[in-house]
Amino acid sequence: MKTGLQVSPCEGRVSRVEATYLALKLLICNGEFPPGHQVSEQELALRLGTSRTPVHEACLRLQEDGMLRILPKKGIVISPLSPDDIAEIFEVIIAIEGRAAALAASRPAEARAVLADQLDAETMRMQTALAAGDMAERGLADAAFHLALVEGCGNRRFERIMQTVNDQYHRARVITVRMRQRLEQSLPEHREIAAAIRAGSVEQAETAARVHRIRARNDILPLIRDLGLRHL
Amino acid sequence: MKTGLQVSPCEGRVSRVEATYLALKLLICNGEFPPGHQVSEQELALRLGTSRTPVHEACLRLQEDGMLRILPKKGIVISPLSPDDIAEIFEVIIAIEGRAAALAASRPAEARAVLADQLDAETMRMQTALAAGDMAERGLADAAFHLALVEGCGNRRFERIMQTVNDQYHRARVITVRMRQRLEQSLPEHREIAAAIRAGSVEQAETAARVHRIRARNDILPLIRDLGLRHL
DNA sequence: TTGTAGCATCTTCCATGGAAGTTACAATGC
DNA sequence: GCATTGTAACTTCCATGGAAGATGCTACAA
Repeated sequence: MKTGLQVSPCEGRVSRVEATYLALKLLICNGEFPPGHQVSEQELALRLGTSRTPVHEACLRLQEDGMLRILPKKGIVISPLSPDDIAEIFEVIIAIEGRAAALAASRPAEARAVLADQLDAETMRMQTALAAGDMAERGLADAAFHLALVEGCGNRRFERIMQTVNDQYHRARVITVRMRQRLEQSLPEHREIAAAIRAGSVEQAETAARVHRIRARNDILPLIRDLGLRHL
Repeated sequence: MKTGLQVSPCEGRVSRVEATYLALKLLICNGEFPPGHQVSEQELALRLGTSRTPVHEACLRLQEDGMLRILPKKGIVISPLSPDDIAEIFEVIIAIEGRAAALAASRPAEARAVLADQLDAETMRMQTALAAGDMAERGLADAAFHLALVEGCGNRRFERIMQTVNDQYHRARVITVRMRQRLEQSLPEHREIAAAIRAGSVEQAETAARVHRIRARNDILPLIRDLGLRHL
Protein backbone atom coordinates (compact mmCIF):
# COMPACT_ATOMS: atom_id res chain seq x y z
CA MET A 1 0.00 0.00 0.00
CA LYS A 2 2.95 2.27 0.52
CA THR A 3 4.62 1.94 -2.83
CA GLY A 4 4.41 3.93 -5.97
CA LEU A 5 2.65 7.23 -6.01
CA GLN A 6 3.07 8.27 -2.43
CA VAL A 7 4.39 11.72 -1.89
CA SER A 8 6.63 11.63 1.11
CA PRO A 9 9.36 9.27 0.06
CA CYS A 10 10.60 8.19 3.47
CA GLU A 11 8.44 6.64 6.08
CA GLY A 12 8.64 8.57 9.33
CA ARG A 13 10.50 11.62 8.17
CA VAL A 14 8.49 14.40 6.63
CA SER A 15 10.33 17.21 4.96
CA ARG A 16 9.67 20.74 6.02
CA VAL A 17 7.98 21.40 2.69
CA GLU A 18 5.57 18.53 3.32
CA ALA A 19 4.83 19.71 6.84
CA THR A 20 4.25 23.25 5.61
CA TYR A 21 1.98 21.98 2.85
CA LEU A 22 -0.18 20.02 5.26
CA ALA A 23 -0.26 22.84 7.79
CA LEU A 24 -1.34 25.39 5.22
CA LYS A 25 -3.96 23.08 3.79
CA LEU A 26 -5.37 22.60 7.26
CA LEU A 27 -5.43 26.33 7.89
CA ILE A 28 -7.30 26.93 4.66
CA CYS A 29 -9.73 24.02 5.11
CA ASN A 30 -10.64 25.11 8.61
CA GLY A 31 -11.34 28.61 7.44
CA GLU A 32 -8.44 30.10 9.37
CA PHE A 33 -7.58 31.97 6.22
CA PRO A 34 -10.81 33.21 4.64
CA PRO A 35 -11.07 33.00 0.86
CA GLY A 36 -9.96 36.15 -0.84
CA HIS A 37 -7.60 36.97 1.96
CA GLN A 38 -4.17 37.97 0.78
CA VAL A 39 -1.04 36.94 2.63
CA SER A 40 2.67 37.02 1.93
CA GLU A 41 5.08 34.13 2.02
CA GLN A 42 7.11 36.02 4.59
CA GLU A 43 4.12 36.20 6.87
CA LEU A 44 3.36 32.51 6.46
CA ALA A 45 6.98 31.59 7.12
CA LEU A 46 6.95 33.62 10.30
CA ARG A 47 3.72 32.07 11.46
CA LEU A 48 4.80 28.50 10.74
CA GLY A 49 8.27 28.96 12.16
CA THR A 50 10.17 28.20 9.01
CA SER A 51 11.85 30.09 6.22
CA ARG A 52 10.43 31.34 2.97
CA THR A 53 11.66 28.57 0.68
CA PRO A 54 9.52 25.74 2.09
CA VAL A 55 6.54 28.08 2.17
CA HIS A 56 7.07 28.98 -1.45
CA GLU A 57 7.28 25.34 -2.54
CA ALA A 58 4.26 24.38 -0.48
CA CYS A 59 2.30 27.23 -2.04
CA LEU A 60 3.18 25.97 -5.50
CA ARG A 61 1.62 22.63 -4.61
CA LEU A 62 -1.43 24.25 -3.09
CA GLN A 63 -1.86 26.30 -6.22
CA GLU A 64 -1.88 23.08 -8.24
CA ASP A 65 -4.58 21.80 -5.92
CA GLY A 66 -6.60 24.92 -6.60
CA MET A 67 -6.61 26.08 -2.99
CA LEU A 68 -4.84 29.37 -3.61
CA ARG A 69 -3.40 31.53 -6.34
CA ILE A 70 0.08 32.99 -6.43
CA LEU A 71 0.03 36.44 -7.97
CA PRO A 72 3.58 37.12 -9.12
CA LYS A 73 5.25 39.90 -7.19
CA LYS A 74 1.99 40.66 -5.47
CA GLY A 75 1.06 38.01 -3.01
CA ILE A 76 -0.91 34.89 -2.29
CA VAL A 77 -4.69 34.91 -2.34
CA ILE A 78 -6.85 32.13 -0.97
CA SER A 79 -9.15 30.83 -3.69
CA PRO A 80 -12.86 31.03 -3.07
CA LEU A 81 -14.95 27.88 -3.41
CA SER A 82 -18.07 28.76 -5.32
CA PRO A 83 -21.16 26.55 -5.67
CA ASP A 84 -20.01 25.87 -9.21
CA ASP A 85 -16.74 24.60 -7.83
CA ILE A 86 -18.60 22.29 -5.49
CA ALA A 87 -20.64 21.04 -8.42
CA GLU A 88 -17.46 20.33 -10.35
CA ILE A 89 -15.99 18.49 -7.41
CA PHE A 90 -19.09 16.35 -7.11
CA GLU A 91 -18.83 15.44 -10.77
CA VAL A 92 -15.28 14.22 -10.24
CA ILE A 93 -16.38 12.20 -7.24
CA ILE A 94 -19.25 10.65 -9.19
CA ALA A 95 -16.99 9.73 -12.07
CA ILE A 96 -14.14 8.31 -10.04
CA GLU A 97 -16.01 6.60 -7.27
CA GLY A 98 -18.49 4.97 -9.62
CA ARG A 99 -15.68 3.52 -11.63
CA ALA A 100 -13.86 2.53 -8.45
CA ALA A 101 -16.88 0.50 -7.38
CA ALA A 102 -16.96 -1.19 -10.77
CA LEU A 103 -13.27 -2.03 -10.50
CA ALA A 104 -13.70 -3.35 -6.99
CA ALA A 105 -16.58 -5.54 -8.12
CA SER A 106 -14.45 -7.11 -10.84
CA ARG A 107 -11.69 -8.22 -8.51
CA PRO A 108 -11.30 -11.83 -7.31
CA ALA A 109 -14.01 -13.10 -4.99
CA GLU A 110 -11.71 -13.27 -1.99
CA ALA A 111 -10.61 -9.65 -2.27
CA ARG A 112 -14.22 -8.62 -2.82
CA ALA A 113 -15.32 -10.36 0.36
CA VAL A 114 -12.60 -8.68 2.42
CA LEU A 115 -13.51 -5.28 1.06
CA ALA A 116 -17.26 -5.82 1.44
CA ASP A 117 -16.76 -6.86 5.06
CA GLN A 118 -14.81 -3.70 5.70
CA LEU A 119 -17.46 -1.57 4.00
CA ASP A 120 -20.25 -3.21 5.96
CA ALA A 121 -18.32 -2.65 9.19
CA GLU A 122 -17.99 1.05 8.47
CA THR A 123 -21.67 1.26 7.61
CA MET A 124 -22.57 -0.41 10.88
CA ARG A 125 -20.28 1.99 12.72
CA MET A 126 -22.05 4.85 10.99
CA GLN A 127 -25.45 3.51 11.96
CA THR A 128 -24.40 3.24 15.59
CA ALA A 129 -23.04 6.78 15.60
CA LEU A 130 -26.18 8.06 13.95
CA ALA A 131 -28.36 6.38 16.56
CA ALA A 132 -26.26 7.94 19.30
CA GLY A 133 -26.43 11.33 17.66
CA ASP A 134 -22.65 11.50 17.40
CA MET A 135 -22.28 13.45 14.20
CA ALA A 136 -18.50 13.65 14.32
CA GLU A 137 -18.21 9.89 14.56
CA ARG A 138 -20.79 9.49 11.82
CA GLY A 139 -18.70 11.69 9.54
CA LEU A 140 -15.55 9.72 10.29
CA ALA A 141 -17.27 6.43 9.50
CA ASP A 142 -18.67 7.89 6.30
CA ALA A 143 -15.22 9.09 5.24
CA ALA A 144 -13.72 5.71 6.16
CA PHE A 145 -16.30 3.96 3.98
CA HIS A 146 -15.49 6.01 0.93
CA LEU A 147 -11.76 5.82 1.55
CA ALA A 148 -11.95 2.04 1.82
CA LEU A 149 -13.96 1.89 -1.38
CA VAL A 150 -11.45 3.80 -3.42
CA GLU A 151 -8.48 2.09 -1.80
CA GLY A 152 -10.10 -1.26 -2.40
CA CYS A 153 -10.38 -0.79 -6.13
CA GLY A 154 -6.63 -1.17 -6.53
CA ASN A 155 -6.05 1.90 -8.69
CA ARG A 156 -3.60 4.23 -6.97
CA ARG A 157 -4.37 7.06 -9.36
CA PHE A 158 -7.98 6.94 -8.30
CA GLU A 159 -6.84 7.27 -4.71
CA ARG A 160 -4.71 10.24 -5.58
CA ILE A 161 -7.46 12.07 -7.44
CA MET A 162 -9.98 11.39 -4.72
CA GLN A 163 -7.62 12.68 -2.09
CA THR A 164 -7.23 16.06 -3.72
CA VAL A 165 -10.94 16.54 -4.41
CA ASN A 166 -11.75 15.36 -0.92
CA ASP A 167 -9.52 18.07 0.51
CA GLN A 168 -11.54 20.64 -1.37
CA TYR A 169 -14.83 18.97 -0.60
CA HIS A 170 -13.93 19.12 3.07
CA ARG A 171 -14.02 22.89 2.96
CA ALA A 172 -17.63 22.74 1.85
CA ARG A 173 -18.51 20.02 4.32
CA VAL A 174 -17.55 22.19 7.25
CA ILE A 175 -20.51 24.34 6.34
CA THR A 176 -23.05 21.85 5.11
CA VAL A 177 -22.70 19.29 7.87
CA ARG A 178 -24.69 21.51 10.17
CA MET A 179 -27.75 21.62 8.01
CA ARG A 180 -27.95 18.30 6.27
CA GLN A 181 -30.91 16.16 6.83
CA ARG A 182 -31.63 12.70 5.48
CA LEU A 183 -28.35 11.41 6.83
CA GLU A 184 -29.91 8.03 7.42
CA GLN A 185 -30.44 7.73 3.68
CA SER A 186 -26.78 6.85 3.27
CA LEU A 187 -27.10 3.62 5.20
CA PRO A 188 -29.09 1.49 2.72
CA GLU A 189 -27.10 3.00 -0.15
CA HIS A 190 -23.82 2.03 1.46
CA ARG A 191 -25.12 -1.46 2.03
CA GLU A 192 -26.21 -1.76 -1.55
CA ILE A 193 -22.74 -0.79 -2.77
CA ALA A 194 -21.09 -3.33 -0.48
CA ALA A 195 -23.53 -6.05 -1.51
CA ALA A 196 -22.96 -5.45 -5.20
CA ILE A 197 -19.21 -5.60 -4.73
CA ARG A 198 -19.50 -8.78 -2.70
CA ALA A 199 -21.61 -10.35 -5.44
CA GLY A 200 -19.26 -9.21 -8.16
CA SER A 201 -22.01 -7.33 -9.95
CA VAL A 202 -19.93 -4.80 -11.81
CA GLU A 203 -22.63 -2.65 -13.33
CA GLN A 204 -24.79 -2.75 -10.24
CA ALA A 205 -21.87 -1.64 -8.07
CA GLU A 206 -21.10 1.28 -10.34
CA THR A 207 -24.71 2.36 -10.52
CA ALA A 208 -25.17 2.12 -6.77
CA ALA A 209 -22.04 4.15 -6.07
CA ARG A 210 -23.13 6.78 -8.53
CA VAL A 211 -26.68 6.99 -7.32
CA HIS A 212 -25.41 7.45 -3.80
CA ARG A 213 -23.21 10.39 -4.71
CA ILE A 214 -25.70 11.93 -7.11
CA ARG A 215 -28.36 11.84 -4.41
CA ALA A 216 -25.96 13.45 -1.94
CA ARG A 217 -25.14 16.13 -4.46
CA ASN A 218 -28.79 16.84 -5.15
CA ASP A 219 -29.34 17.19 -1.41
CA ILE A 220 -26.38 19.41 -0.68
CA LEU A 221 -26.00 21.64 -3.70
CA PRO A 222 -29.33 23.47 -3.38
CA LEU A 223 -28.57 24.14 0.28
CA ILE A 224 -25.28 25.72 -0.67
CA ARG A 225 -26.78 27.74 -3.49
CA ASP A 226 -29.50 29.02 -1.24
CA LEU A 227 -27.05 30.02 1.42
CA GLY A 228 -25.73 32.92 -0.60
CA LEU A 229 -23.87 33.42 -3.78
CA ARG A 230 -20.22 33.07 -2.93
CA HIS A 231 -18.60 30.99 -0.28
CA LEU A 232 -15.70 29.55 1.48
CA MET B 1 -10.94 29.97 -21.19
CA LYS B 2 -8.00 31.43 -19.37
CA THR B 3 -9.52 31.89 -15.97
CA GLY B 4 -9.61 29.77 -12.91
CA LEU B 5 -7.42 26.74 -12.51
CA GLN B 6 -4.63 27.62 -14.86
CA VAL B 7 -1.17 27.23 -13.53
CA SER B 8 0.84 30.07 -14.92
CA PRO B 9 -0.82 33.12 -13.49
CA CYS B 10 0.37 35.73 -15.96
CA GLU B 11 -0.25 35.57 -19.64
CA GLY B 12 2.96 35.75 -21.59
CA ARG B 13 5.46 35.46 -18.80
CA VAL B 14 6.35 32.01 -17.61
CA SER B 15 8.42 31.67 -14.49
CA ARG B 16 11.63 29.75 -14.58
CA VAL B 17 10.05 27.04 -12.48
CA GLU B 18 7.28 26.63 -15.04
CA ALA B 19 9.73 26.53 -17.92
CA THR B 20 11.88 23.97 -16.11
CA TYR B 21 8.82 21.87 -15.33
CA LEU B 22 7.74 21.79 -18.96
CA ALA B 23 11.26 21.14 -20.21
CA LEU B 24 11.79 18.24 -17.83
CA LYS B 25 8.42 16.75 -18.66
CA LEU B 26 9.28 16.89 -22.33
CA LEU B 27 12.64 15.24 -21.73
CA ILE B 28 11.01 12.43 -19.81
CA CYS B 29 8.12 11.96 -22.23
CA ASN B 30 10.41 11.77 -25.20
CA GLY B 31 12.51 9.17 -23.52
CA GLU B 32 15.55 11.42 -23.25
CA PHE B 33 15.83 10.25 -19.68
CA PRO B 34 15.12 6.53 -19.57
CA PRO B 35 13.06 5.26 -16.66
CA GLY B 36 15.15 4.13 -13.76
CA HIS B 37 17.89 6.57 -14.66
CA GLN B 38 19.14 8.55 -11.72
CA VAL B 39 20.12 12.17 -12.04
CA SER B 40 20.94 14.96 -9.64
CA GLU B 41 19.33 18.35 -9.43
CA GLN B 42 22.73 19.90 -9.96
CA GLU B 43 23.09 18.04 -13.24
CA LEU B 44 19.63 19.07 -14.42
CA ALA B 45 20.28 22.69 -13.45
CA LEU B 46 23.48 22.67 -15.45
CA ARG B 47 21.80 21.10 -18.46
CA LEU B 48 18.85 23.48 -18.43
CA GLY B 49 20.96 26.56 -17.78
CA THR B 50 19.35 27.52 -14.51
CA SER B 51 20.06 27.12 -10.83
CA ARG B 52 19.10 24.38 -8.45
CA THR B 53 16.08 26.01 -6.84
CA PRO B 54 13.80 26.04 -9.90
CA VAL B 55 14.87 22.50 -10.70
CA HIS B 56 14.03 21.39 -7.20
CA GLU B 57 10.59 22.98 -7.32
CA ALA B 58 9.87 21.58 -10.77
CA CYS B 59 10.86 18.13 -9.56
CA LEU B 60 8.43 18.39 -6.69
CA ARG B 61 5.66 18.98 -9.20
CA LEU B 62 6.81 16.16 -11.42
CA GLN B 63 6.86 13.86 -8.44
CA GLU B 64 3.24 14.76 -7.80
CA ASP B 65 2.49 13.86 -11.39
CA GLY B 66 4.13 10.50 -10.86
CA MET B 67 6.83 11.06 -13.45
CA LEU B 68 9.77 10.75 -11.07
CA ARG B 69 10.65 10.08 -7.48
CA ILE B 70 12.83 12.19 -5.26
CA LEU B 71 14.92 10.03 -2.97
CA PRO B 72 15.99 12.27 -0.10
CA LYS B 73 19.71 12.87 -0.03
CA LYS B 74 20.16 10.36 -2.79
CA GLY B 75 18.90 11.64 -6.07
CA ILE B 76 16.10 11.75 -8.56
CA VAL B 77 14.97 8.61 -10.35
CA ILE B 78 12.71 8.59 -13.37
CA SER B 79 9.66 6.49 -12.64
CA PRO B 80 9.05 3.51 -14.87
CA LEU B 81 5.70 3.18 -16.57
CA SER B 82 4.61 -0.40 -16.21
CA PRO B 83 1.73 -2.03 -18.08
CA ASP B 84 -0.20 -1.84 -14.82
CA ASP B 85 0.37 1.91 -14.79
CA ILE B 86 -0.97 2.16 -18.31
CA ALA B 87 -3.99 0.17 -17.27
CA GLU B 88 -4.57 2.55 -14.37
CA ILE B 89 -4.26 5.52 -16.65
CA PHE B 90 -6.80 4.06 -19.04
CA GLU B 91 -9.21 3.56 -16.18
CA VAL B 92 -8.94 7.24 -15.30
CA ILE B 93 -9.50 8.19 -18.91
CA ILE B 94 -12.54 5.93 -19.15
CA ALA B 95 -14.03 7.37 -15.97
CA ILE B 96 -13.41 11.02 -16.71
CA GLU B 97 -14.06 11.12 -20.42
CA GLY B 98 -17.24 9.11 -20.17
CA ARG B 99 -18.58 11.51 -17.61
CA ALA B 100 -17.36 14.45 -19.68
CA ALA B 101 -19.41 13.21 -22.61
CA ALA B 102 -22.45 12.92 -20.37
CA LEU B 103 -21.94 16.44 -19.10
CA ALA B 104 -21.49 17.77 -22.60
CA ALA B 105 -24.69 16.06 -23.72
CA SER B 106 -26.66 17.71 -20.93
CA ARG B 107 -25.69 21.25 -21.86
CA PRO B 108 -28.00 23.61 -23.77
CA ALA B 109 -28.73 22.67 -27.35
CA GLU B 110 -26.78 25.58 -28.77
CA ALA B 111 -23.59 24.71 -26.92
CA ARG B 112 -24.04 21.08 -27.88
CA ALA B 113 -24.28 21.96 -31.56
CA VAL B 114 -21.12 24.06 -31.45
CA LEU B 115 -19.21 21.29 -29.72
CA ALA B 116 -20.56 18.56 -31.98
CA ASP B 117 -19.57 20.56 -35.05
CA GLN B 118 -16.08 20.90 -33.68
CA LEU B 119 -15.87 17.20 -32.90
CA ASP B 120 -17.11 16.24 -36.35
CA ALA B 121 -14.56 18.57 -37.92
CA GLU B 122 -11.73 16.90 -36.04
CA THR B 123 -13.05 13.48 -37.00
CA MET B 124 -13.11 14.52 -40.63
CA ARG B 125 -9.59 15.86 -40.32
CA MET B 126 -8.56 12.54 -38.86
CA GLN B 127 -10.18 10.65 -41.69
CA THR B 128 -8.39 12.74 -44.27
CA ALA B 129 -5.06 12.23 -42.53
CA LEU B 130 -5.68 8.51 -42.28
CA ALA B 131 -6.46 8.29 -45.98
CA ALA B 132 -3.26 10.17 -46.75
CA GLY B 133 -1.26 7.93 -44.45
CA ASP B 134 -0.17 10.92 -42.38
CA MET B 135 0.03 9.31 -38.98
CA ALA B 136 1.35 12.40 -37.22
CA GLU B 137 -1.57 14.47 -38.43
CA ARG B 138 -3.96 11.68 -37.52
CA GLY B 139 -2.60 11.68 -33.98
CA LEU B 140 -2.97 15.44 -33.71
CA ALA B 141 -6.57 15.31 -34.87
CA ASP B 142 -7.28 12.49 -32.46
CA ALA B 143 -5.79 14.46 -29.58
CA ALA B 144 -7.73 17.56 -30.65
CA PHE B 145 -10.97 15.58 -30.63
CA HIS B 146 -10.48 14.35 -27.10
CA LEU B 147 -9.26 17.71 -25.89
CA ALA B 148 -12.31 19.41 -27.36
CA LEU B 149 -14.56 16.83 -25.74
CA VAL B 150 -13.21 17.39 -22.26
CA GLU B 151 -13.01 21.14 -22.71
CA GLY B 152 -16.54 21.20 -24.01
CA CYS B 153 -18.00 19.60 -20.92
CA GLY B 154 -17.40 22.77 -18.92
CA ASN B 155 -15.72 21.15 -15.93
CA ARG B 156 -12.26 22.61 -15.45
CA ARG B 157 -11.27 19.93 -12.99
CA PHE B 158 -11.92 17.31 -15.63
CA GLU B 159 -9.59 19.20 -17.93
CA ARG B 160 -6.93 19.31 -15.28
CA ILE B 161 -7.10 15.60 -14.51
CA MET B 162 -7.10 14.66 -18.16
CA GLN B 163 -4.08 16.83 -18.79
CA THR B 164 -1.95 15.05 -16.24
CA VAL B 165 -2.97 11.56 -17.29
CA ASN B 166 -2.51 12.51 -20.92
CA ASP B 167 1.06 13.51 -20.19
CA GLN B 168 1.70 10.06 -18.83
CA TYR B 169 -0.27 8.36 -21.57
CA HIS B 170 1.86 10.17 -24.10
CA ARG B 171 4.91 8.27 -22.89
CA ALA B 172 3.20 5.02 -23.76
CA ARG B 173 1.87 6.33 -27.05
CA VAL B 174 5.34 7.02 -28.33
CA ILE B 175 5.81 3.27 -28.35
CA THR B 176 2.43 1.98 -29.32
CA VAL B 177 1.71 4.31 -32.18
CA ARG B 178 4.06 2.31 -34.35
CA MET B 179 2.26 -0.92 -33.99
CA ARG B 180 -1.39 -0.07 -33.68
CA GLN B 181 -3.73 -1.38 -36.20
CA ARG B 182 -7.46 -0.78 -36.47
CA LEU B 183 -6.91 2.97 -36.44
CA GLU B 184 -9.90 3.43 -38.71
CA GLN B 185 -12.09 1.98 -35.98
CA SER B 186 -11.96 5.31 -34.15
CA LEU B 187 -13.82 7.14 -36.90
CA PRO B 188 -17.33 5.73 -36.44
CA GLU B 189 -16.87 5.78 -32.67
CA HIS B 190 -15.95 9.46 -32.73
CA ARG B 191 -18.96 10.18 -34.90
CA GLU B 192 -21.23 8.33 -32.55
CA ILE B 193 -19.99 10.36 -29.60
CA ALA B 194 -20.54 13.62 -31.48
CA ALA B 195 -24.00 12.56 -32.63
CA ALA B 196 -25.09 11.62 -29.12
CA ILE B 197 -23.89 14.95 -27.78
CA ARG B 198 -25.65 16.81 -30.55
CA ALA B 199 -28.87 14.95 -29.79
CA GLY B 200 -28.54 15.53 -26.08
CA SER B 201 -28.63 11.81 -25.34
CA VAL B 202 -26.80 11.80 -22.06
CA GLU B 203 -26.52 8.09 -21.43
CA GLN B 204 -25.77 7.30 -25.01
CA ALA B 205 -22.97 9.86 -25.09
CA GLU B 206 -21.41 8.44 -21.95
CA THR B 207 -21.66 4.89 -23.21
CA ALA B 208 -20.19 5.77 -26.58
CA ALA B 209 -17.26 7.63 -25.05
CA ARG B 210 -16.59 4.75 -22.73
CA VAL B 211 -16.86 2.07 -25.37
CA HIS B 212 -14.42 3.99 -27.51
CA ARG B 213 -11.77 4.17 -24.81
CA ILE B 214 -12.37 0.64 -23.55
CA ARG B 215 -11.95 -0.69 -27.06
CA ALA B 216 -8.72 1.29 -27.46
CA ARG B 217 -7.46 -0.05 -24.17
CA ASN B 218 -8.27 -3.61 -25.13
CA ASP B 219 -6.36 -3.08 -28.37
CA ILE B 220 -3.31 -1.45 -26.87
CA LEU B 221 -2.80 -3.11 -23.51
CA PRO B 222 -2.11 -6.62 -24.84
CA LEU B 223 0.41 -5.18 -27.26
CA ILE B 224 2.24 -3.51 -24.41
CA ARG B 225 2.11 -6.53 -22.19
CA ASP B 226 3.46 -8.73 -24.97
CA LEU B 227 6.29 -6.36 -25.67
CA GLY B 228 8.09 -7.23 -22.47
CA LEU B 229 7.50 -6.89 -18.83
CA ARG B 230 8.68 -3.43 -17.91
CA HIS B 231 8.67 -0.30 -19.97
CA LEU B 232 9.17 3.32 -20.49
C1' DT C 1 40.30 -13.66 1.91
C1' DT C 2 36.92 -11.40 4.61
C1' DG C 3 34.93 -8.08 7.60
C1' DT C 4 34.81 -3.46 9.50
C1' DA C 5 35.72 1.24 10.48
C1' DG C 6 36.50 5.68 8.76
C1' DC C 7 36.52 9.05 5.38
C1' DA C 8 35.69 11.45 1.10
C1' DT C 9 32.18 12.64 -1.92
C1' DC C 10 28.02 12.87 -3.41
C1' DT C 11 23.06 14.12 -2.66
C1' DT C 12 18.88 16.90 -1.12
C1' DC C 13 17.18 20.40 1.93
C1' DC C 14 16.67 24.88 3.75
C1' DA C 15 18.08 29.75 5.02
C1' DT C 16 19.26 34.01 3.26
C1' DG C 17 20.52 37.89 0.22
C1' DG C 18 19.84 40.35 -3.81
C1' DA C 19 17.32 41.17 -8.27
C1' DA C 20 13.12 42.30 -10.65
C1' DG C 21 8.69 43.85 -10.44
C1' DT C 22 4.19 45.83 -8.55
C1' DT C 23 1.65 49.12 -5.84
C1' DA C 24 0.43 52.91 -3.18
C1' DC C 25 1.30 57.32 -1.73
C1' DA C 26 3.33 61.69 -1.42
C1' DA C 27 5.42 65.54 -3.57
C1' DT C 28 5.44 68.58 -7.35
C1' DG C 29 3.81 71.24 -11.24
C1' DC C 30 -0.16 73.29 -13.34
C1' DG D 1 -8.17 71.32 -6.70
C1' DC D 2 -6.26 67.92 -10.02
C1' DA D 3 -3.16 65.27 -12.64
C1' DT D 4 1.37 63.28 -12.97
C1' DT D 5 5.59 61.61 -11.69
C1' DG D 6 8.99 59.81 -8.60
C1' DT D 7 9.99 56.99 -4.93
C1' DA D 8 9.69 53.99 -1.06
C1' DA D 9 7.94 49.83 0.62
C1' DC D 10 6.30 45.92 -0.25
C1' DT D 11 6.06 41.34 -3.01
C1' DT D 12 7.80 36.98 -5.44
C1' DC D 13 11.62 34.79 -7.69
C1' DC D 14 16.03 32.77 -8.07
C1' DA D 15 21.06 31.99 -6.92
C1' DT D 16 24.07 30.38 -3.60
C1' DG D 17 26.24 28.62 0.68
C1' DG D 18 26.15 25.61 4.41
C1' DA D 19 23.99 21.69 7.07
C1' DA D 20 22.45 16.97 7.42
C1' DG D 21 22.61 12.69 5.64
C1' DA D 22 23.43 8.63 2.42
C1' DT D 23 26.72 5.89 -0.22
C1' DG D 24 30.65 3.76 -1.76
C1' DC D 25 35.56 3.21 -1.49
C1' DT D 26 39.78 2.43 0.81
C1' DA D 27 42.71 1.10 4.35
C1' DC D 28 43.48 -1.90 7.93
C1' DA D 29 42.99 -5.80 11.01
C1' DA D 30 41.97 -10.71 11.80
